[in-house]
Amino acid sequence: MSELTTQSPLQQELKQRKPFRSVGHEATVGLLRSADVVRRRWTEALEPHGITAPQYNVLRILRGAGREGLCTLEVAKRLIERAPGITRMMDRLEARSWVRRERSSDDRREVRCYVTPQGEALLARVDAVVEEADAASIRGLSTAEARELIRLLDKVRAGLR
Amino acid sequence: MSELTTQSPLQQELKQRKPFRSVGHEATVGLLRSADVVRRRWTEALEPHGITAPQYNVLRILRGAGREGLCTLEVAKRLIERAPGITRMMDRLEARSWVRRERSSDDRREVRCYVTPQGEALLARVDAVVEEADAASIRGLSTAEARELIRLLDKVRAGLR
DNA sequence: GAATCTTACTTGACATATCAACTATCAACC
DNA sequence: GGTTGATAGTTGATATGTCAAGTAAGATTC
Repeated sequence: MSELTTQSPLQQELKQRKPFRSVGHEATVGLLRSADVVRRRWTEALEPHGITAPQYNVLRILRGAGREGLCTLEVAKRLIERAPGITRMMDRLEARSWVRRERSSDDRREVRCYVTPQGEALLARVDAVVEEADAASIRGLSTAEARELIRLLDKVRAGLR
Repeated sequence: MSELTTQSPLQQELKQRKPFRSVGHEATVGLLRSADVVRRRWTEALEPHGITAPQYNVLRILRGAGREGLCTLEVAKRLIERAPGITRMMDRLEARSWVRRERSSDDRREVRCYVTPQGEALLARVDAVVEEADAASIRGLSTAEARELIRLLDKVRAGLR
């Protein structure tokens, strides 16, 4: 069987008869599908704890910010998210008592957000399952390959900025 | 500056003070962020044509299926999507006359879906802009690096099956 | 110091994804 | 040939993400 007629693994997954039209296209589709699979892992790991993956990300960002908290849009930026979504997500996190918000006194346009002790307790409970999900995500790769993947992904983002 | 104290590019993007807790975690976060950036490219490219990225994916899958069409759940599988979402997406695609559906006569549980000529005309118009977006997504990489990325992403998915 | 610009949200509308529960149909069994 | 189980799809509720448009407050300009 010549290499020219061998289907790529991704082509088989998609049951495509035709080869990918370009390397860029195959890389893009592979990236989107791999991210979906990894996201799903996270979702499954978090689901029993009653928190979604984006919510977990927000809490972790706020924990990282510590005592000073962060204003809403700063959280959105670190999530690659637009502003409208973050406001409503904070509403839900606040309703669940994982986050506390208050209008900043320095600049009254800003709303500063903080993790509550309950939020921190939740994070402490779920950190381990997320770490397991992360380990599972790269279990097909050697450590060297995982580092190479990280490097290539960095280059993709650098090229798009 | 010693290598031990250098922040990774991703750490800088996220303005994280602490290093990633594991290679798996950095790879996972990098994957999710890169996919977001790439998805955004696609969205921007398609937006002027009045079609969303998931809708474009459905149309391409149906075009690939040709004259025989595909039943609804088969499309969902190739999208990594759950069934409930696909029904409503098909509703919208049909409302826009890009897709035609009919109850299968072989198995009356199935609904077969086909691209319409209008759908094909739309695809013909947008294929080029998607190809540009794909090329942009990997412009930070050499061809060899892009192929390596494809290989590593395949291994990630293989490890999670 | 009033008008204008910019920033930081906030709200409304819609597309997409998820799960759970329901309907319709086919297939297998006795 | 009627029950039983599996499959295909739909519907409803909720979470998230998108854009567009609005509000409120700080910054700049004249």
